[in-house]
Amino acid sequence: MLTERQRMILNAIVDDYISSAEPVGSRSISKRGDVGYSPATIRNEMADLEELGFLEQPHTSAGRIPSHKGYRYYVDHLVPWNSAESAEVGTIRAFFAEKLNAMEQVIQHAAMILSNMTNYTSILLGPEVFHTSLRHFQLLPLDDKTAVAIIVTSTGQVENRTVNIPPEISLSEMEKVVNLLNSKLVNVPLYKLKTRLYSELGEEMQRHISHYEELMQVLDTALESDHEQRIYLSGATNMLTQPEFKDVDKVKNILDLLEETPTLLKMLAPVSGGSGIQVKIGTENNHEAFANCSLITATYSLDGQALGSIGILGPTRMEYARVMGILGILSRDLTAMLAHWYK
Amino acid sequence: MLTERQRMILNAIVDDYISSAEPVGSRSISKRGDVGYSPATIRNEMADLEELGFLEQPHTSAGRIPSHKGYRYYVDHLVPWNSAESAEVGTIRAFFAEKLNAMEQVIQHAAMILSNMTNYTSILLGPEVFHTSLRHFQLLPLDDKTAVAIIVTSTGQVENRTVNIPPEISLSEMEKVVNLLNSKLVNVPLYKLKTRLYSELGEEMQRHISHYEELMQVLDTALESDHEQRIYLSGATNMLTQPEFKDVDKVKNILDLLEETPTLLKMLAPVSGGSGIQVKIGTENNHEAFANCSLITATYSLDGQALGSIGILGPTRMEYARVMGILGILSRDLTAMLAHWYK
DNA sequence: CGTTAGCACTCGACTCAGATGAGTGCTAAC
DNA sequence: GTTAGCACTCATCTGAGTCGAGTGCTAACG
Repeated sequence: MLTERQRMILNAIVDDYISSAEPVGSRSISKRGDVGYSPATIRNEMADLEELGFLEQPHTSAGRIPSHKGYRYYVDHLVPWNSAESAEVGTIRAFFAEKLNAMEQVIQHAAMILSNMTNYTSILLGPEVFHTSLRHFQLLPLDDKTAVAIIVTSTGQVENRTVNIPPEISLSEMEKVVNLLNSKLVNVPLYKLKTRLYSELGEEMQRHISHYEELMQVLDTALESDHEQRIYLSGATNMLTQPEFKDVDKVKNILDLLEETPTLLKMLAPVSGGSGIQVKIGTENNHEAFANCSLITATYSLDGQALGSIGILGPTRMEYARVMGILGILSRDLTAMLAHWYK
Repeated sequence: MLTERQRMILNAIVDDYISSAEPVGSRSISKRGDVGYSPATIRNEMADLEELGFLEQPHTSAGRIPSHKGYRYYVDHLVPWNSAESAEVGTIRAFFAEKLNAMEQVIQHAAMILSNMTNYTSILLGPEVFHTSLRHFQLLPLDDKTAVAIIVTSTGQVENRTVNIPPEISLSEMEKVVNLLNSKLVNVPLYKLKTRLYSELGEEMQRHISHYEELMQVLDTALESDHEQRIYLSGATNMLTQPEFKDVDKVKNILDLLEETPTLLKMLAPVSGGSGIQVKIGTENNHEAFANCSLITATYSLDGQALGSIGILGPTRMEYARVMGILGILSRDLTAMLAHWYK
């Protein structure tokens, strides 16, 4: 356990380092108004903190910088809560005041606002359609071979995909099936669609419909979960403005990773147990490229079900307090908006 | 006009510089097997070429590098045609052999292949729905206030947007109008939809339908051209591997511009008069950030109508021949595929 | 006993001079 | 017209020297 003074010093060092990006020395800490000790005393404490693993020294004659463990302690115990500036709250409120009526627009816009406001990179995970349910299904023939399957979800999102129609299936038959589907499967969660298709409609369809096999295959691909979650990135180049990434090679790996959607999906996957805001520091991200980055994420939800997440990626030397504050507000407001929208 | 020998030397310098990224000296040109002159002779010619504006010298004691004018001449007169490697042709053919059945997938995939193959950044402009026509229109009510308008185009693309329905319009009325729309406006080009809506249906609707004004407004927003062209980027980080962009500040401007969709849209806007492959060198791009970049574009089309374009962005020191070859093949094949698809 | 002043020491960052060498322009000879 | 030779330029590299921020340790102080 750290003493009160050690906590105070650690806090001061992290704060200083976050704003200056330079190793901080005992003297500069001592000179702060709120610290009543001489450099020598600070030095002793710093040596102890280093031994405990909270600080590191780039080289002997430099100041100290926080280690991952130091950041972790800072985030867990020292972050000043409730620190979103009123100006920022205003921007977010203004954002929600605009009436945007497509989910995708909202998310995209939010990503931009976040990256502009924080000067870090924002990574948003679009709403997971997985847990939404079917509102309407439709099959529009394009020509004699293909058709467009359209799925409208309960949240108003529209998914579509092209399917091939075997020649032996007639149009009228197709229509019958679609009607049946709409009458029986509306309000069924998307992820249960396929099983319900077989369990509830299988028998009835087999009776009324010829070419059962071929038809089922068509529906199978039509209902295939194309419902991937989408990643919305904004401000990726903000990474380049960080002094720790002035070396092109380092930043290359990071930006490359940002183009790899599957990896990002995994990283942002909403943790249902999470109490709200999650912070992954450096190696906690389990990815070499992000070893010097921190990822702060929050989720937004509908009916208590986490739908997607919003994240900010920055250097480990990140303004944790500010970003956590902003993310907290945005995720809460986003959730509120969704609740109101689909009341 | 350049002499044959000057053209040969210019060609050699551009080739050398493209592959080495270092200023090329008279000695190294002279040593090439196919050049039968001593360094001194080459030097004289180089001095002439510099005076003519085709070459520049970073400083007195360095070799020469091609100027923008030099690249322009190279592209216009010296590029060895037909230079796509068979291996590359193979990759492209393999790509078209896979059956992808959604336009978006094709474009996205093509972008990735292009950037991987060239190690530059690929920028693809999705098909312009502007010139396609209406295949089907539908309005699906979500709740008592809103509905989703779905437009399926002749190329099988599905556009959707949420609209607000005024309370005074009844469901049955809405349905009538949608049916009318489908019977009268199918096969009308999207960009004519709105005018045709008024000219052909206005009268009839005014007769049959109450709340004409409100209804027209709904249809107006529903048919609003949300049909923006989409930009598909891939390999943006390849820029970072180019030695001329090892400085973070320079590359920052470029990457920032790549996030600005409207500017990219303008740059890639298909030039209908273009004979095929367009090359914009350096300042020809009319954008400061791209002053040291070249953008090579080609278009793909349907029924002779340019639908979208594919572009490769790299440093001015770019493998013009190879990239032009690849783009040529890809655009041709893409056009052929579209023709076959919507025959 | 905790705190502080003093001091020797470390080590990266900066500066400056000299050496290196790739490449040029010019002149004169072939 | 072409080429050999040579003086000249100038970016880059190298190593020595200096600077200064910061440390650890020891001894003195309240």
